[in-house]
Amino acid sequence: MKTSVPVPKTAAELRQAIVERYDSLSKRLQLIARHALDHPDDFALQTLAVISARSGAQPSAIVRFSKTFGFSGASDMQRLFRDSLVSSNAALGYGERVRRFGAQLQGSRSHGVAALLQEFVDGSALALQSLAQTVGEGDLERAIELLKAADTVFVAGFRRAFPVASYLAYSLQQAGKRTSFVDGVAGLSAHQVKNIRTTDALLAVSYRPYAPETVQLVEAAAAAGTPILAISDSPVSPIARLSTRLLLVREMEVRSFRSLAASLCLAQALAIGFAFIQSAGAHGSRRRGSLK
Amino acid sequence: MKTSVPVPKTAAELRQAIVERYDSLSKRLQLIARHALDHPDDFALQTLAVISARSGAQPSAIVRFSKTFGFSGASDMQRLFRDSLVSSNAALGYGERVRRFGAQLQGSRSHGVAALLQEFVDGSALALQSLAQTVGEGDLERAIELLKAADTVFVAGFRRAFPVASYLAYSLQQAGKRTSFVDGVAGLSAHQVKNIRTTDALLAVSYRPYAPETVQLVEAAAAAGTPILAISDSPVSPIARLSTRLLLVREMEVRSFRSLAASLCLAQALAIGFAFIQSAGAHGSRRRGSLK
DNA sequence: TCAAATCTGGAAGAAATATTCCAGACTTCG
DNA sequence: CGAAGTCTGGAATATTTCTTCCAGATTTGA
Repeated sequence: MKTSVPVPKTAAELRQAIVERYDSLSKRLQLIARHALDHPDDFALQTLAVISARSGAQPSAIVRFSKTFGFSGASDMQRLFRDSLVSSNAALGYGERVRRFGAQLQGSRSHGVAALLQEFVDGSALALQSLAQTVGEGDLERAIELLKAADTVFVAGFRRAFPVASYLAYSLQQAGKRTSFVDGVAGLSAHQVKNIRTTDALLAVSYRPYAPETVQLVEAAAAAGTPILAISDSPVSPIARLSTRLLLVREMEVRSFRSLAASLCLAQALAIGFAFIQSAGAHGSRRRGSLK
Repeated sequence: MKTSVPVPKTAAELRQAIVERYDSLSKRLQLIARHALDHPDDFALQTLAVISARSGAQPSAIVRFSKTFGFSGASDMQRLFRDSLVSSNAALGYGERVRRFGAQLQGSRSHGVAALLQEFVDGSALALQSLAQTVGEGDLERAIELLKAADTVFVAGFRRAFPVASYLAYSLQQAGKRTSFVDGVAGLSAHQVKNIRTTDALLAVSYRPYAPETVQLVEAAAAAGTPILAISDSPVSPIARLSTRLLLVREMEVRSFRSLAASLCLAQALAIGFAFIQSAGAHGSRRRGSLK
């Protein structure tokens, strides 16, 4: 090919390259360039035939266009557009990088432990971004309402979900809610919710692979007609399906380990949101620092 | 096909249909359903072969899945996912979210609870960023060495630090480390470390205002000559000054509440870094999923 | 326990999509 | 005006990707 310029590595780079070289392009190629800039979505996920029809250029012209910018073919260029579509949806463009982490599973500690930390930071940041999108406007509010209506909130979560559950139990307690933490000490988790009533609520946290204890608790509560607020990773998880309200957290996988940052973040928002609403309803001012 | 239910016309409809019919699906089809719900991006724009690899089902199974929901084939279903990808992206807009970040920095709670979540997301993300800078290259490695050298690791942390401590205890245990979680049940925390030896190690997590139990434990361990790994928020905190190794976490304050995301993230990096090094030293291959 | 029904994975075939090629049209410049 | 160089569109080809099919495995029910 005529060009020896570096192949764009990101959608942003490609955009810039298109703008810069726009003038030097031939008529048809300019047409395509315009379309690429104006309708990146088309470019990202339509077939060549469709793009061709919409832009008024031939498929072959699109391939030529791609090659002009150093790609091996049109498919190659489309990948870039697609990546940007996903990553802009999820976060800052880290998307692809994080995904590759999974791909290079076996790369292991060649880059040292510090790199591992960085990976977790990236993964967690990504999960946080998606959290804001996943949890809709009213979801959190309704979840808080459920807690507010309960006489006593039973909080359960084991294994990986235990930290989240323990934080929630602690925070809600601090916020002045009658809270019972089902910590499963001495294997008594079943006993601890034995006397749960329909006026109470169960706050269950569980991620795949779902701890059987939690599932059982949820099933028992559901059977008893107790409202259930679930924090889980899939709408079809055993506990989500039985829940009254569901807060969905999609954690990122880093080297096949899921992060927890987003879950904790959500838990905080839940607990502190509860505290605010609670106190706002009771009296205008309240102690802010109580949960510190 | 067996189904005469109306074909989903939007991604939302499809999601709902998947959730509703999840139970009646076969095992493989449930696997795919789960993947569709959890990784819609993959489904939207990856090729069947890729989705197949990531979800663990065969391409043909994906086609079957699609037909179960009334589509003529997998491509037909993918179109729906793609459409939603575009529209959700367009609805948000690139700069829109970024603009909101700044706008609501100081925004009071007039924007409701959803804004609160966003604040926590932002705060946590910031904390994560600074984490990568605060924790230096060798810090994590040396911390891991300390754990590795210990016969038994005692993990302690109360109040706000409890979730972090419990996660660490759980993960290290999973990684094959002899771990004792000082959970303070029945106020016995002092007893639980009574027999700690110099060949053990104490992993203490504490943030201001430092829980007296933790401080006491650290003081006792220090007096006994036991190596101490501290996770704390200041180099001059009571537990940091007595520690052998220190991992510093600066959490962001959101509305006078400190986030926990960075701490959890660090804890994960520590635990999983330990797992990697441990297993790398012991034997070449190991079970990766043990901590999932 | 066995038989019927259903589900699964792989391979062969079908369809779609992308790429190459080239004759003819267009532009540029002497 | 004419030749050299470049660009274009469409058809032929190559490749990727999807779908169908079916024998064997698994599950279900009696």
